Amino acid sequence: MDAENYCIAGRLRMLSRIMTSLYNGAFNGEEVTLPQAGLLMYIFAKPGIRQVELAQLLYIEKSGMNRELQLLQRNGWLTDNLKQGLFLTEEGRVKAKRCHKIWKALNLTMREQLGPEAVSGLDALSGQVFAFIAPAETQQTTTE
Amino acid sequence: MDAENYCIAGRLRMLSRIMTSLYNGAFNGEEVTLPQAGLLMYIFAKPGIRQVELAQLLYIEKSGMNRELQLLQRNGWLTDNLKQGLFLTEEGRVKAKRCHKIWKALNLTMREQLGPEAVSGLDALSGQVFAFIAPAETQQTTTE
DNA sequence: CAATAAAAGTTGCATATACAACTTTGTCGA
DNA sequence: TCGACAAAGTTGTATATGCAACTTTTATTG
Repeated sequence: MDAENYCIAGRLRMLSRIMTSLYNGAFNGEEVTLPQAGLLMYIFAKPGIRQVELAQLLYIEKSGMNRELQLLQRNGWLTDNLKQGLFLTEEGRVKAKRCHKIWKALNLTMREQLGPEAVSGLDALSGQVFAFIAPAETQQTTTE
Repeated sequence: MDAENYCIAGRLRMLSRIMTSLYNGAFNGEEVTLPQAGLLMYIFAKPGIRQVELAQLLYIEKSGMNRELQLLQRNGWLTDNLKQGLFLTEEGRVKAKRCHKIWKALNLTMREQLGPEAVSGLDALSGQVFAFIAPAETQQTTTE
């Protein structure tokens, strides 16, 4: 049947849209989006990290990463100089903590809702995709 | 370990970026992107389908769908009136067929590369996500 | 049929990305 | 130290989306 042959990329895009929408909803009160919250939490965990490293970790093109960071900066969450490593402002650290609280609860709930089979399915898929695009590199262990 | 608690939405976004990039590369020669090719193939299979139906099927907001369709129209692949159902031009049908050929081969290759475990993992995840967001509706069987 | 309400389609505005090209910074060897 | 090359960062331009608001169509119903 055709249902067995759905588009892998298309399906991932669809699931990405759906889940992004759910997570974004949870961050509404904080006036941040999921991608923004993710970056805040990441920089909180690794202050001083460089743009290029963050971009590689998340498989985002460096120019897109740069623009995301400029956005965080405009919101007052990142310090001035983006070239010398990324650092949160005090406001940014507060925001990151609040986001982490929301994220942690939601992500746990989501794992429970989806169930272990779906989650391990995502694990298996992730592993294979990472192995496919970077056969030699070490395993992916990012937070986002 | 923290690796066990990665963000579900973030991971899906990452995989979506990665796979989109791979598929887009395959469509380079046709001067279309994966999302565009997907719409062309879908309309090819269901001529006359309405914007709103396509949007619901793919979980894309209707305004975004409208703009994607206008883009296809500008490229000469869709007929004039988007309000009376969507129809490909002759050029559009040719393009859709060429895209389908490319897509079919790539998608099959990708399924083989990722392996049955990863693919059934994606199936399991998809099923749970669809069940979560639309508990009562029938099963998802889209092509994208 | 006319008035409205509901559904579909569009547009304004904003974010999230990608690719290419350009600029700045950093490194290394002569 | 200087110049060349590499790496990182930035900007131009375009697509893919989302939300809200507005317009046009379509349906309902008195």
